[in-house]
Amino acid sequence: MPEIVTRFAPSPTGYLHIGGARTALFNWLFARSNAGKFLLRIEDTDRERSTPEAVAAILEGLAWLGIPWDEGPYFQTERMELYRKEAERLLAEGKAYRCVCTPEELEVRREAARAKGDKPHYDRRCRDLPPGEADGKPSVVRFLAPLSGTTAVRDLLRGDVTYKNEELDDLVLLRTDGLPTYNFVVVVDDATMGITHVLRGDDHLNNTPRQILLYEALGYPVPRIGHFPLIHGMEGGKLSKRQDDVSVMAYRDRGFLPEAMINYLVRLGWGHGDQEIFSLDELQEIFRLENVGKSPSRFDPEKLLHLNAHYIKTGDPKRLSVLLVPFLARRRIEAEASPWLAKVVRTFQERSKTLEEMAESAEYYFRPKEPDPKTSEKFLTPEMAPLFDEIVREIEALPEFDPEATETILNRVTRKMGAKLGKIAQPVRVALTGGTVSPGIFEVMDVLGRDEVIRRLTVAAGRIRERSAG
RNA sequence: GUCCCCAUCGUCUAGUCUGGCCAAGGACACCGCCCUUUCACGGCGGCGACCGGGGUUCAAAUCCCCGUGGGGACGCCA
Repeated sequence: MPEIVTRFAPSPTGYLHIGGARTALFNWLFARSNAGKFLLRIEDTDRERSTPEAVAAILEGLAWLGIPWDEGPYFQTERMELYRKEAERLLAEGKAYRCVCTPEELEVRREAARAKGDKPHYDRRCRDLPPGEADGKPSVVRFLAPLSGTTAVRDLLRGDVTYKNEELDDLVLLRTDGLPTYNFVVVVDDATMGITHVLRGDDHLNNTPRQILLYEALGYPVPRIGHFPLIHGMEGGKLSKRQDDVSVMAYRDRGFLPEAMINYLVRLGWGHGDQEIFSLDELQEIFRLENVGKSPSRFDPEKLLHLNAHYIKTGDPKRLSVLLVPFLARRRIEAEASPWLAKVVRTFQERSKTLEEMAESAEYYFRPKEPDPKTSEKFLTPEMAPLFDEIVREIEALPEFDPEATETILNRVTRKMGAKLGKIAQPVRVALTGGTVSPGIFEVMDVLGRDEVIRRLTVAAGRIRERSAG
């Protein structure tokens, strides 16, 4: 069986977005699950819009997601000679012709056709130009497409889709400046790079019959082709930059884990029974093209968030602590990964949905936080001062400062008051964290350490006295 | 407008190919209860869908047709 080769071929005109990332993922998974190869090609024939920054952003995005490519990246701008030769071959064989219509003229004719309710096609008027007529004039090279008959796309996901050739266009192969266009280079590249399976978004389905015609004209075998349903925004319709958050890297910057993004993406249009959680390793085993659906799906950030919470909850604290550092730095907290920071992480794994959120919640571990007046008034009441004193004394006397020991102390104090633990735990929480929400109070003490707990409790007791005196 | 694709809970989906196991299963979100030192986590329960109409069949979410709805493509962009 010949080896399977797939590819991801983004155009570097912006960041890696959700849709592109999923196309890359599916291509990679399909290759991997079939012991094939996955290659990366940068479609940068549009010199106006392609930027090196965008190339870097795409590579970075794939790297972050953990999708490696086996070959490339290839750049189309480095293969111009090949495209020019192929175009000339078609010209020489009479399968292409020169067209001297200007973009402005075409635009006018398109509008006229649209106004009449026709499909705005090129009218092929330069097909019959006398030989030599185009010499010396600015011209493009157009494909001489058949006017009759049909072309069938044998789509891997959708079955056969048949187009009337008269619906198709004489598409431009080479622009006036000699640079090739997408539909042409994609065919030349996929053919010459030995791509066996072209898997891309549904928005390309209508291009496919033209490309098949090109394969045939060029004498290349037509690869297997399949089109994935598109990913829509929450409002339906194409993902939009304004309405939806579509940049993959923006999610990293907001504290999302790549495994959450992968897991979310793979479930958009693909399913495996009732299973919801998938690792990259597992996906490489079980991914099947047959399980990819046909209908478009909506991008739902809520579910992504849920998945992220899951991976934070189950993630390795040591690794998470490394990832947390930049988020702390952004809040002007200089921390470095350490067993202690891993301990901090552990106290938040079940409560944070993102690393960003975790960094925010963790602030009081690094610098004491003042409770707001209302909270202070409610929980740091005068009768708490002596209680805090007592707790401090007991903590000081502790041979071993650990959660069990501090729990014993608080329970004892509570019992003496004849109250419930909450009665004293909340004020202690406010004294320690400046707020009423935190991980378990004994965990918090454990992270803070004996000295800091004593310090904060003493400060709080002092404040209470100051206030009731003044 | 023309061509093309698609159609199961609000959302992601299982089931559709190979009709009966489906008075349609799971997940997110939402609501309630339980657990509980707060917040979460977790557990239990609830709400909630086969777009409509014809046909085929003993039997249709599943097959066929027609509507309707949604989406995509119609560039010297990719």
